[in-house]
Amino acid sequence: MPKIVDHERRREELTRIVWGIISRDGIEGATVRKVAEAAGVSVGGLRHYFDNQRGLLSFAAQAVARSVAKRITGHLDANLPGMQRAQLILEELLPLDDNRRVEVDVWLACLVRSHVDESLAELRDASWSGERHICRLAVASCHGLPLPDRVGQEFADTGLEGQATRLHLFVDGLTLQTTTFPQHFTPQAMRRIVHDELRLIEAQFK
Amino acid sequence: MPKIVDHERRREELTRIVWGIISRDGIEGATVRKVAEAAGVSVGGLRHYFDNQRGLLSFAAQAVARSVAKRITGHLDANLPGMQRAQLILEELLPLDDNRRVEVDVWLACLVRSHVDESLAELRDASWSGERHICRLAVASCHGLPLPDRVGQEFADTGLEGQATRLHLFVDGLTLQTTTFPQHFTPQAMRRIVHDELRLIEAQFK
DNA sequence: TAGGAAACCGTACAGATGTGCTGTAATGGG
DNA sequence: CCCATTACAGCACATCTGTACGGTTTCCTA
Repeated sequence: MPKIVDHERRREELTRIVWGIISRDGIEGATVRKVAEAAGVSVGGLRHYFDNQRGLLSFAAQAVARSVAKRITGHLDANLPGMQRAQLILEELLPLDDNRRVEVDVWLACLVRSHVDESLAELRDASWSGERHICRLAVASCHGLPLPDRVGQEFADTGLEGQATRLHLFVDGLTLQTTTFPQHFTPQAMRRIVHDELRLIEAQFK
Repeated sequence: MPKIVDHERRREELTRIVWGIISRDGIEGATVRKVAEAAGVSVGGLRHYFDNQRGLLSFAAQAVARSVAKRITGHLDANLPGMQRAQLILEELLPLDDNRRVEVDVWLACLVRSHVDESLAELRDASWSGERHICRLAVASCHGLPLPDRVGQEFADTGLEGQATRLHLFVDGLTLQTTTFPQHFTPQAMRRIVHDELRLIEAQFK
């Protein structure tokens, strides 16, 4: 048997490196050579973990989705007051610290690239459904309603569903602006904006 | 004297071609060779109008801002009811037809590239101020208030300024989602979403 | 009509990029 | 101890990229 390497674990490590490069140099800077150099391996060495560059980017994007989903399920398992849970859930989508900022950078870069790279299309659609689900969770939490338990499950009430749709649009705009203009938004300001929006949703309970 | 060519006009023509390529192939597809081929000129020919590729992209992005601004001042000059004017102003930022869709594609591509390309930073900030101004115009129109006449001029009333900030975030999210997931949004749906949002702003008049 | 300036062409060059292929070191079970 | 299997290195190759530069055509003006 050969040298023992945890394949999946190594892929995750390499993915972190890819994230850093995309965040700093954009997705066009994430060349196989730069990734290999940053990881301290050769270009050939990368091929043992990723078939090609598109596979590398695709995996990096999937890893963002997994990372966000993991944190959010953590908040769902915790027993929190509805408004606080909604707040924490939405905050996981925003660049509130360095970790989340990097993830948002990767998310946005891959989202835009998916406009012209079909290998990211499936992931893009999954990301949209996942975000919409998160927004429904937040809306339900706001109102103290039972949480939808599967992705894609709409509210029976069209008013609630409309609130989720609106929140989804708002959060995407907030994410885009806060990554693009970080100097305009302190973490406190981001949290305040989310909080105000949740209060608005709560007040519009029908 | 040489062959007569309207320099500025030719730059605008070439810019349209750049827009089309960015919209179809992404900003990474907008190479000098592709642009030259699409324009029916040689790579050397391009250099008479653009010093380098960054100048080309920068001009293309500026042209989007000019195009949007031109249409919006058109709506301001027309004498329209407040709500209708607000609606039309905001609609100019959305991919409601092929022309606007291309412009939005270019806007988003350049916005994301500005994260790593400092030659687009100034334009990015100007775009942000311009959008914020447009949102203030829309909010003022909603309430039948006098329009702010210069970019950067905040409302004295913090409630109104907050509405403009919120609208700005919302519109950015709507723009991002509608370009990324065009199949989810018919033009009517986009207009409806804007309309509902304006009604909400109108109702929150303080 | 001659000339000069602008518009444009085509090529060259250096560098970067994705990917394929071959070689090599290491490791742990038989 | 042996050696198959895995991890990785490193180079080759074709392609694409931005840019520089010299040459050529075109057409208005003096």
